[in-house]
This record gives sequence, structure tokens and C-alpha cells, in this order.
Amino acid sequence: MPRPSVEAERREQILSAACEVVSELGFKSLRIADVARRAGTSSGTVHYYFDTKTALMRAAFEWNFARSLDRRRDLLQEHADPRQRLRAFVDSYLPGDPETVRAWHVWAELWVEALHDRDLQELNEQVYGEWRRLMASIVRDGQDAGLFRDEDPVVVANALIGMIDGLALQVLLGSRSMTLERMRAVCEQVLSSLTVGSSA
Amino acid sequence: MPRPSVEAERREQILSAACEVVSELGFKSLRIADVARRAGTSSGTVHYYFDTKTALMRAAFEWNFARSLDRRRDLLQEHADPRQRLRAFVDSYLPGDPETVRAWHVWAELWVEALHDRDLQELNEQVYGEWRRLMASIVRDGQDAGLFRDEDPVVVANALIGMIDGLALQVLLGSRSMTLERMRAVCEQVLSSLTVGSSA
DNA sequence: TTGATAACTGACGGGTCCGTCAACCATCGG
DNA sequence: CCGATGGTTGACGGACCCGTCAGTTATCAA
Repeated sequence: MPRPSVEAERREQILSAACEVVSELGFKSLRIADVARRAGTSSGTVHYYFDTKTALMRAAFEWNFARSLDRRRDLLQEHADPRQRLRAFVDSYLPGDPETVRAWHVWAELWVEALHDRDLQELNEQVYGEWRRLMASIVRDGQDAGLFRDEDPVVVANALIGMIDGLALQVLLGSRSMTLERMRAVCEQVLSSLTVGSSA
Repeated sequence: MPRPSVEAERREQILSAACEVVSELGFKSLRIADVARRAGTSSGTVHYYFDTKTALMRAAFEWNFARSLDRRRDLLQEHADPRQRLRAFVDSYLPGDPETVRAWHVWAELWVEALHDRDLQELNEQVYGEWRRLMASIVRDGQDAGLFRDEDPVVVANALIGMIDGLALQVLLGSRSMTLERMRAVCEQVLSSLTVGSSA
């Protein structure tokens, strides 16, 4: 057995680079050579770890998802109050810091790519399912504590997630009528209308 | 002056074909030759009307938008009651019939393309502005009639549009947990929570 | 009929880029 | 020191496709 395996970290480097390039150039314009350069290696090495461009992108999408979850795992433990937990959770999805923006970009590329790719649709299904599960469970906690209105938590979660997706997209597009701050305001408004005894 | 101008209708044919191909294959995989074949003409003719692929796509996006507006223009006159008007408007965006689905596909491709293209961002800004203006004005009508809660109409419109965008995307992705019917249910729920005196 | 122009065609040049491959390097066990 | 194996490299073949262009057809005015 020669040379201690560097496979894990090299894969990581390449996937991270791939996400960066996708975020900057888009899937359509991504070249293997770009990813290689960004990862500080050669195109041959990229192909050594990922047979095809498709395989690379699929792995990059999965990696992007895994990291998104990781970044939020602790967050859910930090707040005992479901209202604050929900707020913090939603807040973590606002496309503010560069890392979150990058993740959103990759995410958006996945969506459009998945429109014509069954495998990626399956991946989206898992991701979306996980996200919805987390959101619905927070809502349920809040309702059990008598803090949120008594609507179907799954419906509420779907509505919130859909809204966040749609708004984030507009923010990412640099819309002047939907800036980060305005998105934050809309979310605040909607969240506070979820809590009991606040019809205005 | 030779041969009566066929420019207008030929452009229309090509743009329509372009939207169909984009919807089926995605922007990334769209070939000029595909559009030509779909339009029943040659690649040379496509280039006769549109200098570059980029110009073709930009025009196709604009055309898609114009048609979307046309399809809904009458709809807003049909219902005197703002509640029904809002419901019909939202309903017209549900990705049910093939034409609406196709329009959504094109729309989604525009989004992702626009992430890296200032010109397309500007186009998105116009479209989104128009949509938001329509939606907000319905909400305002409803509030004036004392039918809707007294929240900022623009915030409500943004929230609704964001939600519709996000949900439609999941439906288009063939999500098992976000089907057309479930999207319809979520929209119903949210819309009815807008009307006064309905906290459940 | 003839010339002019709009509309159209499809072959092809040229650029791009994926994936392959032959060669190379580094590190280990024996 | 040697062979084996994991890891790496970059050149290149070949496929793909945009945009050009020389040539063709259709329609009109004179």
C-alpha cells in the first residue's frame, strides 16, 4: 500500500471548486479545466475522481446539499423557543453572506438541470423532503406550545419554503424591487402573522 | 418592393419553436438546428432573423413574457369580486395545462441564465415588476372593499409571488411531495387566510 | 422579360471542450 | 534497490455546433 490515501480530501477540493465555478459561471459554461485550475490541479485529475462531467456535477450537488445541512444542524439546538428557532432557521436561508449566496446559486442550477434529468429530480426530492421535514417539525413544536396558529404544519412549511425559494431567486437576480432587506421584511411579516393573536 | 413581408409571422414561428425546444431540452442543450427544424425551416433562416443564439434566446424570453401577459389580460376583467379575481389570477399560474407548463419552463431557464447576464436581469426586473404590480393592485382593491386584511399590499404581493414561484418549481420538478393538487391546496389555504375574519 | 430585393438554404470552416491515454512521479513493502 | 500501486499530468483526437457565406428561389416594379 503506497502513499497514504488523499482521495477524500482531493475529492473535497474538487467538489468545492466545482461549486464555486458553477456559482460564478453557471452549469452551462462550466469547463472541467476551470474546475481543475480552481482546485489547483489538472483536468486529468478531475477525471481520475469523476468519470464524466455529469458525474462531477451530480456529486457537487450532493456535496452542496450535505454542507447546507451541516451548516444548520447546530442552529436548531440553539433556541428553545420555537418562534426564535423558526426565525433563525428562515434567517439562515437569506442570501446574505457569500457562502449562502454560493449555495443558492448551485441550488438554482440544480433545479433547472433537474427539469430534464430524472436522477437529479430524485436528489431534489430528498433535499426538499429533508428541508420540509425540519420546517414542519418546528411549526409543530410551536403549535404544541400554543405559539402558532393551528394550521396544517405541512401546508405551512410548504408555503414558507416555496416563498423563500421564490424570493431568494429574485434577490439573487439582483432585483431592485426585491433586495435582501426587503426579503427579510417580507419573511418577518409572514412569520409574525403565523403567531397567535397577531392579525396585524 | 418584392414579396409581401413575412417577417412578422416567421419571427413568431421561430420564437414559438425556440420556447418549445427550451422547454423540452433546456437552454443548455438547445441547438439552432433544433429550433429551425421545429419551426419547419432551416438554420440559415433562423440566423437571418436572429444574429446570434443569445439574441434568439433574449427575444424568446421576451416573447414568452408577452404571451403570458396576453393570456391573462381578459382574466382580470372577468371577476368583479377581488377575492375571485385574486383566486383566478393565482390559479392561472398553476402549472396545469401544457401551455402554462411550457411557459414556466422557459421562465425557469431565464432565471438561471439571468444569474450571469445583466441584460436578462433587466428583463426579469420588468416582468417581475409587472406581475407584482398586478397582484398588489388586486390586493389593494380587496382591502378597499374591506375584504382583505390590512397588510402592506406590496408585501403581500411579494410573498404570494415568491410562494408561487417556489411551489411551481417543485411541481415542475415532478416532486411527489409537491404535486399540482397540493400546490393548489397550499395556495387556497394562504389565499383564504388573507380574507378578514378567517384565522382558521 | 428583366432587374432588384427579400427570403431562404445547407454546406463548411473554425473554435471549443470532453474524455482518453501514455507517460510520469511519489511512496510504500520487501 | 526494486517493483507495485496510487495518484497526477497535459497533449490530443474527435465530436459537436455556431455563424458565415455563396448561391438559390420567390415576388414585385418597370
